[in-house]
Parts: sequence; structure tokens; C-alpha cells
Amino acid sequence: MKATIRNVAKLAGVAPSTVSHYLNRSAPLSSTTAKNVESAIATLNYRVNLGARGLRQRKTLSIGLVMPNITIPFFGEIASIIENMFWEKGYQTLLCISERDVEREFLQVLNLASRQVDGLLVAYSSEQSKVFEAAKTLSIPTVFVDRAVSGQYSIATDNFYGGVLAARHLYELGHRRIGVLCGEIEIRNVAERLAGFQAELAQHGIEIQHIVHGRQELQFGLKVSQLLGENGPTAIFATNDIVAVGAWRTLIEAGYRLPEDMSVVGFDDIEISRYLVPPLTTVAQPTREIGARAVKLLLQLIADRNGAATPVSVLVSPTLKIRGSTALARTSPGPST
Amino acid sequence: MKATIRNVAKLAGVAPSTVSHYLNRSAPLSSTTAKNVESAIATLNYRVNLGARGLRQRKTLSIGLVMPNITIPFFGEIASIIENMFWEKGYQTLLCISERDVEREFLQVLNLASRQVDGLLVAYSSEQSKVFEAAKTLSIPTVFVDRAVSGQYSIATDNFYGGVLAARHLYELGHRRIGVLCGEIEIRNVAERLAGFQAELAQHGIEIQHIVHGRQELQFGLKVSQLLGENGPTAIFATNDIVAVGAWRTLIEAGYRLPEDMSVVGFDDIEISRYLVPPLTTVAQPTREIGARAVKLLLQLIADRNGAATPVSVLVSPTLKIRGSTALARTSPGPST
DNA sequence: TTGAAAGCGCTAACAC
DNA sequence: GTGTTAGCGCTTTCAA
Repeated sequence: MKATIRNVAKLAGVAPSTVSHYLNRSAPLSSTTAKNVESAIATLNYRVNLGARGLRQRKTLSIGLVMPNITIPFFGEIASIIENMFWEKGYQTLLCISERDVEREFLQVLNLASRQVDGLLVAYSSEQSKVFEAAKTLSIPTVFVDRAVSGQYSIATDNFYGGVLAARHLYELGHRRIGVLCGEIEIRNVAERLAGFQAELAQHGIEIQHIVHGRQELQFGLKVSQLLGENGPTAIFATNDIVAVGAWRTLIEAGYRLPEDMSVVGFDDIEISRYLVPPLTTVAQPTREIGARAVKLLLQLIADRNGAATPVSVLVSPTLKIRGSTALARTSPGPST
Repeated sequence: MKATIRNVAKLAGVAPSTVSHYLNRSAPLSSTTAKNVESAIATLNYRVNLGARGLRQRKTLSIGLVMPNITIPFFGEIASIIENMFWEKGYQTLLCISERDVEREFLQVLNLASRQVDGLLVAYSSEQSKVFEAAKTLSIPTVFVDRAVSGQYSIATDNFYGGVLAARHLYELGHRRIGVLCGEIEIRNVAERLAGFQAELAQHGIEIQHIVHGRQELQFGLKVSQLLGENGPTAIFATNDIVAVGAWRTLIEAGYRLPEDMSVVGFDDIEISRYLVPPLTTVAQPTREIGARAVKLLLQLIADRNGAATPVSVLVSPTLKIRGSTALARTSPGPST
């Protein structure tokens, strides 16, 4: 005997709707019928089929989460926070990893829509993404995380301001010859970090001395060697912590002492940054707040689906964590051997 | 006009079942009707409701993934691999993070069952977990990952053997006074690593000189200081890399040179390990293989649901990555200041 | 307080 | 090739 609401009803000698009422407390039941239903449920080991319920109710208590990657600490943490908060609210998270593949990401959004998710949380993979239009035509509440999207709801770090913070810090320490390890400039967040950094330096009439471009990964940091040499920089800004860690490693191996011979500033504040020797000065992403705000906003959009409020892009300010990898500038650069 | 299969059929002037056949290629259609259906779908912007389909077909092309955490690199990678492989096969991953909460984990499994997932992948949180019975009574194909479970399908690292590898390596380098930073012994994997490590040392008549217990997190590694001192160990084994990184930090700060003054071996091979200075010698988890095997096995179990084959626990062997943090033992311990 | 009936959107026999 | 019909398991009027 399959555990369906019908069979439970049969066994309890009541109508299916009565069982439904019991399950949803949508009507008061006499204590005897309640008892009967209860025991019928127990003997059949009945559990509601949420698929069927969703079909009927037109809501699934599920949300779709699309991320480029979850092994990157920042995204992993965001995903974790989001799953946690939604679980608390009774929502199931459907995870999709786009691996920064525009096509795949698009298909994932369509698939999630087909699965009738009540809402969508998207960290899109590139400016060429096709999810923007998709999100609109699908008319399903969507919040973009980590990246600002004009004309859509989004919660993101104020990357420009983060760049400003990094630059200001180095400037105040007396650094004037500054190098940059810059990730993919096509990634809007990276471009903004750089822009903020440059803008702040420009305020003081300083230009970036030397800049190397590469991908936002550890390997790229090793290329810091290209910045070094005669009259090289006294400080380096990496557009994320992973890259900074790579740079840090190369510097140590090249005989630089940190921070005496070279100051290094990262961006993100991943866990490992705190535990390097010296610990890394970095611009900390407001990770928790981004996650929390995104969830709250989406929940709200789901609640008043009609409310055609105008989309807003929220920028959350990052903070500078001053740790051991930055110090007052020396006059002569390079290792002091 | 809502985009349902009925309306598409109406618009195309055919029966719903015809549209269904078109969608599923479950019957050949005349090219004209195919065209009509196609354009009707396009104008209505129709997309199949997978919830309804799932209800009818009694399969949802979705799987549940329960993990204690995804911000830990090892789990993050496993989750990532699993999501990827299932997506390729057309399955949607429903993610649940238990945060090592036994009760929560249990509810999550029940919830996933209610959502009619076709299969379940579980990295359970503790030996007290209630998911073992649940998995049985629910009669839904389940594979446990990362931890062996007798009487159930499981894919896990051979942690004991990993411990052996670490011990053998240190022994062969001449280390005789060896300290251990050991994570929660209640975690079976940790206990097994330690057991293997001890067993191998015992083969050579050596005992662990000193052992400190704590949690499997970076902070704990800082307690390596408790192992140091007069006649302290010349080598340290940490039951995971995160802990090793913490230890490594403390050692550097205490003036130890690695590996001359102290050899360090970790377990996991997380990304950062490669980029420490010196890079960490560690027992590498066969992460990819665990993920891939788990997916393959689950897919297979789903395919032949009837086949009451006997559950198997698969243990995949880890490998030793010898890097810069281990070297031949010196006679006198401590920093050689 | 309980039940009958309709239907969410889809597919699968089976008929034609 | 295509249509008719029934029904997956649930909720929700509405009536009693």
C-alpha cells in the first residue's frame, strides 16, 4: 500500500481532504479523527509529496542558486550563507555551478525556471551573460549577487570603494611607487577595483608604476616577479587575496622580507590571509552581509510578487583589514641583503 | 494565455499528447504538425513544467546532496565535482548543508525524500547521525561519500592507509621523535588516520612522542607550540592541511626553519598547501575520484532500482605528495639559532 | 467538523 | 501520425 494521502485517508476512514487539513492545520479536526489520521500516517510511514503539492499550490518553496564556482572561498561562503538562511525559512536550494560558461549558465537558469523555483539568486559569469534577458522574460523574482546589474535587483560589494581604501592605505604609508597585479579586466568587479585604486592615487597625483594582467588565481600571483627590479615598486596591490598569496610566496622566495622590503595588499579577506606570516592586509568583502541581504531581498520579492517596485542595486561597502603585510615605505626598494 | 502544454496544443490545433510527443520525441510527427507545434511553443514562450512531469513520471531527475559544510576546501571540491557531473547527466542537485547538526541533517534527508529526489549523496556529520536508518526506510538509492558506512553503499578515502603513508615517509627520513596534531577523534576519518599512523610507527617500534587534540580547523594548528621544547619532536603530523597550515605558521613565527628544523606532514592536499613556503608535504585525498565514483555508483543504483545487489564500501587510496616541508631528521631538535 | 469533486500540468496507454 | 482518456498526489472551494 503506497503512502499517499488517499491511502492514509482510506486507512483512517476519512476523506483525503481531511488528511490534508490535518497536515496543513487548515481546518480544526475532532480529536478522534486527528488521532486516526495520525496513526494511519504512522503505520503507512507517510510523507507528503512536495512535488505534487508544489504543482497544486504553484509554489515550490525552492530557490535556484547559480554561481560560477563554489571552490573559490568567497563564493563558497556566499553559497553557504544563502543555503543556510533559506533552509531556516523552509526553502530548498537548487544549486547550479556555471563554471563561467555563458551557455551553461543560461541553460541552468531556464532549467531552474522549468523546475518552478520561487526565486533565483545569480552570480553571473560575465558581462556577456544571457541571463539578464532570461531573468526578465521568465518573470521570476531574481536577485543578482556579487555583481551590480542595472535595471535589476542586485547586491554587490562596492568594489570601487574597496580599491580606494587600498590605495589610500598605501599612500598614507608613504608608498609612491606602486605595482598592481590585476585579474581579468573583463570582470566588472576587477575593473572597478582597479578604477577605484587608480582614482584614489590620481587624487594625489600618483600613477600606477607598473601593472601586470592575468587571471584571478594563485598561479598568476607568481608573476609578481615581473614587477620587481631596479627602482621597482615598494608596494603591491593584488585584485584578490589568492593572487596576493601567490605574490607573497614569490616575494618570500626571492628573499624579500614582508613588510619591510615590500608592502602587499589583497582583496577579499579569505581565511588563509589571516594566517600567512605576516598576515595579509586586505580589503574585506562584506560576505555575510551580501548573502544575508540577498536572501532577505529575494524573500521579500517572493512575498509580494505583484508589487512592481523599481529594482535597486545595493552596493555594500567593504572594509580595510590592516594586518602585517603593509608598513611604512622605505626609500630604497628590493631586498635589503 | 498561460504557457501550458494544453494551450500550446490549442494554439497549434493539435492534441496535448501530440505536443508531448514533440517534446519528448516519443513518436514521429508529420513535418507540418511539428512546425505548428514549434511555432506555438515559440509564441507562448512555453517551457515544460518539470514539477508536473516529475509527478507523472515518478522521477524528478534530481538528486539530494547533503554535506556538513562546503567552505572547507575538501567538501567544496567534492560538492563541485558532484554538481558538475550530475548536471552533465541532466540531473539537478538539491544542496543541503547540515553544519554537522545531527537533527538538521536528518530533517534534510526527509525533506529531500519528500521532494522525490531520485537519489541521495550524503557526507554524514557524525557517527550518531540518524540518516543511516532513514536512508534504509526511505528506500531511495543512497551513496555515502567521504565516510565508510557498513551495510550501505559508500565511497571514502582509505584514511588508515593515508596515515600509514605519512608515518612511513617520516620514518624513512629518519624521524623518531614525532608529534601529532589530531582533530576530533570522534570523527571516524580522523581516528583512522591516526590509527594508520600509529600502526605504521609501531611496525618500527616507535611510539608517538606527544599528541595534542583539538578541532579540525586552522586555529588548532597554532597549538603546535605545546609540542615543542627540549627534546621535542623533529617531525609533526597534522590530521589535516588546515591544521598543518596553522602549525606551520606558529613554527615560522617561533623561528623554526622548515624543513631543516622541523618536518611537517598534512592530510588532504588543499590548494594552498602547494603554495606555502616551503610547500607542504601531504597525503592527498583522491577527491576527484571519490566524487566521480560516487556519482557513477548512484547513477547506476538509480538505473537498476530493482537490482537488490549487496551494498559495497569502496575505499580509495590516497597518495603521498612529497614537497618541501619534510626533510631528513637532524639529531638536535628546535631552531638552530 | 468533514467530504465530494475538480484540477494543477504533464505523460502514457490505447484507440483510431 | 494523432487524439482521447485517465491519473500521478496533492489542495481547495464548496456544500453538507
